[in-house]
Amino acid sequence: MRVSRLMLITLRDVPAEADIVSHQLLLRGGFIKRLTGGIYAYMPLLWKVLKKITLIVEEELAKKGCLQTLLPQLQPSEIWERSGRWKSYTEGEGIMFSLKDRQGKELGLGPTHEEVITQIISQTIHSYKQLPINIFQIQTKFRDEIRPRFGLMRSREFIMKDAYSFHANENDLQSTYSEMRNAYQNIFTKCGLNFVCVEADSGAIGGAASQEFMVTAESGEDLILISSDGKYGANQEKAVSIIEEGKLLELNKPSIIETPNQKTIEELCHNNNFHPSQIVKVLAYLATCDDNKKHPVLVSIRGDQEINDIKLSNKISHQLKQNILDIRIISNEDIQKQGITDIPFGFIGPDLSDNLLSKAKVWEKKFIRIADKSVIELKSFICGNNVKDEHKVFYNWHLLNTQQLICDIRKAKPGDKCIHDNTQELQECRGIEIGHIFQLGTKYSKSLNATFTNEKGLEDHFWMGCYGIGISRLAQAAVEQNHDDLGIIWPVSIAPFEVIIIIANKKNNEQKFLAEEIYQKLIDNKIDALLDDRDERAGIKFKDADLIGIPWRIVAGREASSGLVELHNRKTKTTELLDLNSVFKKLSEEFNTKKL
RNA sequence: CGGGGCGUGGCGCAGCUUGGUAGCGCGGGUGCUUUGGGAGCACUAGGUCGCAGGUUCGAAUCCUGUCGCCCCGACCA
Repeated sequence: MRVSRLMLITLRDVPAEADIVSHQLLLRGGFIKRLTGGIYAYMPLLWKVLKKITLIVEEELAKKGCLQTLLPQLQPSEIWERSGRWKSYTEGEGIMFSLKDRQGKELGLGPTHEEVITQIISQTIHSYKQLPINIFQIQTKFRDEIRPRFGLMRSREFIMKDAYSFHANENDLQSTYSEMRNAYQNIFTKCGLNFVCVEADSGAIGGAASQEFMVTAESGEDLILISSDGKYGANQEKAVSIIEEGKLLELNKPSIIETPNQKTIEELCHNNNFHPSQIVKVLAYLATCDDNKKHPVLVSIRGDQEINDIKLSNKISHQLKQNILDIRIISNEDIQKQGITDIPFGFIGPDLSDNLLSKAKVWEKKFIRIADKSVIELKSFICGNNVKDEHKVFYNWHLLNTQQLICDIRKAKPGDKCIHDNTQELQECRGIEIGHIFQLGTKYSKSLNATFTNEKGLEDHFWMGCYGIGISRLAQAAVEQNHDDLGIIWPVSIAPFEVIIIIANKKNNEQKFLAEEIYQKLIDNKIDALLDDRDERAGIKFKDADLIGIPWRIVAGREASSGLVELHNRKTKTTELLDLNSVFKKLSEEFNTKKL
């Protein structure tokens, strides 16, 4: 390709719409153009990048025996109603664009394809002998994001690779799951990215095991915790750790003390010489379910620890067998609206009476009581006395006499010891989620009643997995991770072009002929080369080449008359003055091609 | 949706407080000079000042409404 025909329009100024560097560089380099909020055109340069990523993905998935397909984007509401997701995906905070056709029939614009693929497979596959199936597609997905941002990072229309696997049993699912994890590692490595694979919360999609692939970058939206030896990594939403030792409270005669206006852990400790780890902190939450019921929840955790709302929400959801739409701390305003007046915030104990809820207008009238593991082990502790300005001291669980759901709802923090090895500490970093793999289990096959005949001749539900890669997001994540002051530094494997040849001065025929010769030879040998043949000053060409991030640059310039050109590496910024044979030799080594 | 900010040639911005009919830099075009890190000079084209009402002799500027965009939060590949 010649730059004169490339439609290369670069911007000198940073467009005001972008504030992270990858977004700015993609706009400045003419890779993307915004049509409206969260909707971008992929310009020719970026399309080449996306195709290269796509090819790597297709190649690696083919190695694992995956089939490629293309599924409809317009999906009938019926299948979403059957899986129970239509309402939650289209109403309120829903992310699915939906519409009605002229017959009044409701359709959704696919944000994901579990329903479609499950229906198709269940209509097609009837016997365990035809399993497993692992099928994927690469195409545009639509999500009505509440707040699109950061260019391609969170857009409303984006390119995604989504794969779905179907199995006769859980073991087979697990083995495909780990094959896919391996494929993902190969894909992201080939794309030249620094990434980590971390344990993840499976969120709205549901299911058992789930892992995310994160490109590490300061601007990442996710907080991840990684052990120093690299053996453990998790999204903070999911992370577990060994709790630091607390300061034991001696066993003593239980009593009640006056704690006037000491509502916070800090005030309580300061005034009475306690340590936060000796206190059982109790927080009141309100959980709103799919069926619109609102459950008050009392959560107990050690005073020096924090609650992980995701873990909490999952636990409540599991307990009630309901999706939790929202969970938040109960405010004074909330209880007033319910007509409840006597919850002594700041002095609540785990044994706060359900009677307080008797006047509630719409809330359920019984607390769900959840206690983190951190407080259950305490033999003697301090907690609120459920009366304003009073706390219990030297109490224990036996004395409180309450039933608690015991589980891990504690937020893991950087510096915590790791569960796999207590000499390792968790470290914090930020990441951009570019891939996510799930073991869905039988969630969708059951709700959509997708079955096959098993070895015993009985109807059985498929075991399913699903595996996503954000293709367009990956491209931008690569920029976020690979750039400098001058512009993008594409990893060679996904660069829009591998080599750019610059004619320093187009009016100089020696330079021009030499550059043309090199260009011809490179493209003849299947090296993706770009020739900057514009009638521009050399400086402009250098700036543009740096900005759009082509990994190798050849300049036919001053030394052209001696048959010498410069070979420059964008990443290392090293430049060598070489004759043509040496250039071809070096590049053929770099690109692993024998032909040159 | 809640909180904050912004809409003025393709891009970045000034003008608005104190109304008088739009300006700067970059970019585009033409010519000459220049030619290894976003050149210089000259000429030139290009704007419903987001949109709709209102106030006024007169509105980019004041008022009301509305639409859009960006940032912080809930959502996620």
